[in-house]
Order: sequence, then C-alpha cells, then structure tokens
Amino acid sequence: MLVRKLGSIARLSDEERRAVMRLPMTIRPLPGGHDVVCEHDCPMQCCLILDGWASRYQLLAEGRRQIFSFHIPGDIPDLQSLHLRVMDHSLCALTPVTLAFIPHEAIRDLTTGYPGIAATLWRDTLVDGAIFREWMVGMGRRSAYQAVAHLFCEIYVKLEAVGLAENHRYKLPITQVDIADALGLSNVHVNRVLRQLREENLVVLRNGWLNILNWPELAKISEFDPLYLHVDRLTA
Amino acid sequence: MLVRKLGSIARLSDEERRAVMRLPMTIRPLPGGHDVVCEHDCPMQCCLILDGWASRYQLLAEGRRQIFSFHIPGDIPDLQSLHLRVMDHSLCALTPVTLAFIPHEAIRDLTTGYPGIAATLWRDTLVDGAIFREWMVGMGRRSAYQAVAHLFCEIYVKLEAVGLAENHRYKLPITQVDIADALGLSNVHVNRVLRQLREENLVVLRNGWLNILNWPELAKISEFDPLYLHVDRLTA
DNA sequence: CGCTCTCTTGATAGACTTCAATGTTAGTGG
DNA sequence: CCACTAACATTGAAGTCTATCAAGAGAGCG
Repeated sequence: MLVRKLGSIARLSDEERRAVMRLPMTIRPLPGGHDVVCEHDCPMQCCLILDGWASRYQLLAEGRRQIFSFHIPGDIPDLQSLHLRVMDHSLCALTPVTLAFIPHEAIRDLTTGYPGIAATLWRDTLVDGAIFREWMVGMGRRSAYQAVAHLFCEIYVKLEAVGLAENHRYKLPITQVDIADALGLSNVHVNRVLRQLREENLVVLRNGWLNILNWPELAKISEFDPLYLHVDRLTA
Repeated sequence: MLVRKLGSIARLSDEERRAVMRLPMTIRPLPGGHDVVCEHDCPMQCCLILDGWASRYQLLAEGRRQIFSFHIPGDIPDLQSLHLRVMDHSLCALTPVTLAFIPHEAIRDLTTGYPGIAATLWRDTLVDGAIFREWMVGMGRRSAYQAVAHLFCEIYVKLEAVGLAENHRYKLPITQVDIADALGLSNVHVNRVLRQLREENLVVLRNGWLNILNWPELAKISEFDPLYLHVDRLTA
C-alpha cells in the first residue's frame, strides 16, 4: 500500500521500493470513533491508513470542533509527528480503520538513507498544506453552498486518484455534523445546503453514498480547480 | 540569516553550517506591492526574506481575495515550489522587501547531501501547515473579534522569536483590508473589531504600529495557545 | 421495543456584509 | 507652506447569510 501510494506521487527506484518494503510495521484495527493520537501526545510512530477513514481535528471551548482534514486509505495523517514532537491536534478514526504503525526511527533511517523518499514524503506534507489553504478559501471567501460543493469535488478527486471512486459516485462515511465542523458551519445549515444541492439535481447524499449528478455544474459553482491537489505529477 | 533561521529551528553541525553558507544566492530588492511569484508559475528558485514583509494569497472571482499567510524576515515563503512544480497561489511583497533567491538545484543538492538540513526545512513546512490549521480554526470556529485578537498574538510570538519585537509592541505594516482578507472578513467589520479592541484597552493599532496593552487578556479571549507555532524545539 | 444517533424542518436571532459617505493621513508639487 | 491627491480608516443604515433553539422523524442496534 505504501509503495503504491508513494509510487503514485513519484517514481521509485527498485532499491527504494525494496527499502520501503523492509519498513517494520505493526498492523492494528481500530473501531470507528476512537482517537489514534491526541493533542499534546508525543507519538513515537506514524500510521498509514490501510482501510477506512480518519480525520484530524481540534476541540475548543463550549463543544466547538474544527475538523482539519479527512483521510483515506494510503494517507499518512500524522506524518507531522516525525518532526514536530508534540501533537497540536488530534487524529481519530471516522469509521473502523486498519492502520499500519511505523516507528519514527525506521522512517528517519529511511529518509536519511534515501533522500528521494524523504523528498516524496516531504512533498506529501506540502500537498497537505495546499489542501489546508484551499479549505481556508472555502471558509473565508466562499458561501456555505459553494464550500460544501467544493468539498465533495475535492474528495471525489482524491478518491479517484487512488482508485476508490469512479462514475462521480463514492461512499462518504461521515455525518452532516462532520461536514459542518470541517467547513465551519452549523449542522442545521449543512442540512439545508444539502437539500438545495439535491433539489437542484447536483448532488445527492443518502445512506452514506454520495452521488454527483452534474459534475461540470458542481465544479463550476464551487469554483473547483484541482490544481492544488497536485495529482498531476506523473502525467505532467 | 538563513543559518540563523535554521539554527533557531534545530542545531546545525559546523559542517552543515558551512554547507548552508556555500549556497549560491542572488540578493534582490523588490518594491512593496509587487508579486514575487504568481499562481501557475513554475519557479526554479526559492526566496529567503532578508527584510520586509510578504504574503501568500489567491485571487478569486469578483475581486475576492484570500490571504494565506504573512511572512517576515527569515522565512522562505515559497519553499513549496521545491517539490510542487506549479504554484497554486501567489506570493507578493507587502512592504519593500529584500529577497535572497536560491536556485532549487542548490537546495536539492544540499538536502540530498545533508539529510539533517532536509529534515529541518521539512519541519518548517510542517509548522507552516500547523499555522494554516490554526487559521482554519479562526475562520471556522472563532468570532471575528477572537480571530483578530488571535492573529495579533500569533504575529507577536513569531516576531519575538526572531528578535523583531519586544514589549508586546511591533510594527505591523499591513492594512485593514489585508487583515480582512486573511481572516475571511470584510474590511468594515475588521475596522469595527479594531475599535472594540481599542475601547477595551486590549490592543491599539495606529500608524502601522501595534501595541498590545493587555497581553494576558488578549491571549485569553482569543484562546491563544502558542503550541502550534512549535517554537519550543531548543528550549524543550 | 425502546434507546440513541442522525437527519430534517420551522421560527427567531445575531453576526457580519454591503453600500455609501465622510474623515484622516501621507505624499506631491506648486 | 499650502493645495491637491490617493490610499486608508471610520461610521451609519440596511440587508443577508448563517447560527441557535426547538421539536419531530427516521434509522440502526442491543
């Protein structure tokens, strides 16, 4: 899985591929809703998502919550702990997940020995940052309607890039509250936006499945430009 | 300058220090308001800010703008171009700036030869991302009042960390429009929030100088916790 | 079957925006 | 030294988007 992920970002030499394969991993399932790491933790390992969804978030006073990102299989959502000792946010499983834990030390040895792999992982954190910026645009300068549409576009492109979605349709195992906390909205308003999107025959979200009925229009109204996802590396 | 910056993040060995000193640089001044790199550019160099302020931003339809970050001397605001070919946002000088341009190739050679330096720069992009996340919290889950206060706290800590501010007072060479575009607000509302902060004897912004009159209270109302800036490395 | 979680909808309220006008400051040139 | 300009800051009034509160409807689960 990791080889596949890294290979999708940059070409790996055979030697690099073997080195990645040698990484020690502890595979462990975790039930949905459970935290993987919490704010203020100082983890000694990173995790690779083999199956399921996760999200990074932070809790604030009065029950407020901000979700920073959604993660899908192939992601390493806590790669930052490799170089930042203390977690400044938490990571939780949105669904039951299967995680492969890799000790920091092993990753550090790998990146020291193979600068190309270091660059590839580094690039991953840069894309991570690019997605944060795009979410900032959504919260700061887009309407709730556009923001929700944009999120659905983004998730589709990410899922499709790793072969987990096609035909503008995908499993979206998150609640409306999650969407609200990701976009800085209230759950009530998310519900209304979803209804509007449904009534306009753009998107239908039902029973955990998202169906994009009119992709061109959805991308247009949300001003979606996938450039920031930088999935173009190999095709460019 | 670069040595100082990197040294403030992690200890450099003498050899690493010498390698950094050998980096080829082209120093060039730029007038305020000018773009350094634009969205869709494919730069072949990064720039280190020697003097002045810069900001990263994106323009949207109907004159909307989202500012992603403010940068001060010592920052390398376009480090992402090292690994992401196409710029997904722009970088402009907020004030007249002095920039040191370093070719990508030189940085790549450096990071390949010195994994410790690679890790240090990588860490820098991780902190960059952490700041984005905190801004997301501000736009998504904090009131305008809190968000403005939080921004002032953040900038102070960043400036103080590089010795450019003390006594809870600093030069803030940005307009209210800039603040609005950074926080996803209107300039009118920023003005009102500033008035409120002034009337409550918390912060005064006048003639480009920011004066924090009551730091503890300001940090408290904005829920400011500097953990996410990760300036603790050497002291921890 | 009852419990809990999530979704849905209406009514009301508040935060923030937009529009528009005026005041202020700094810089420029006569 | 003063008029003139341009950019930035300030204020009021009106409007809109989104939040909050509240209540009911489904859906999944032991």
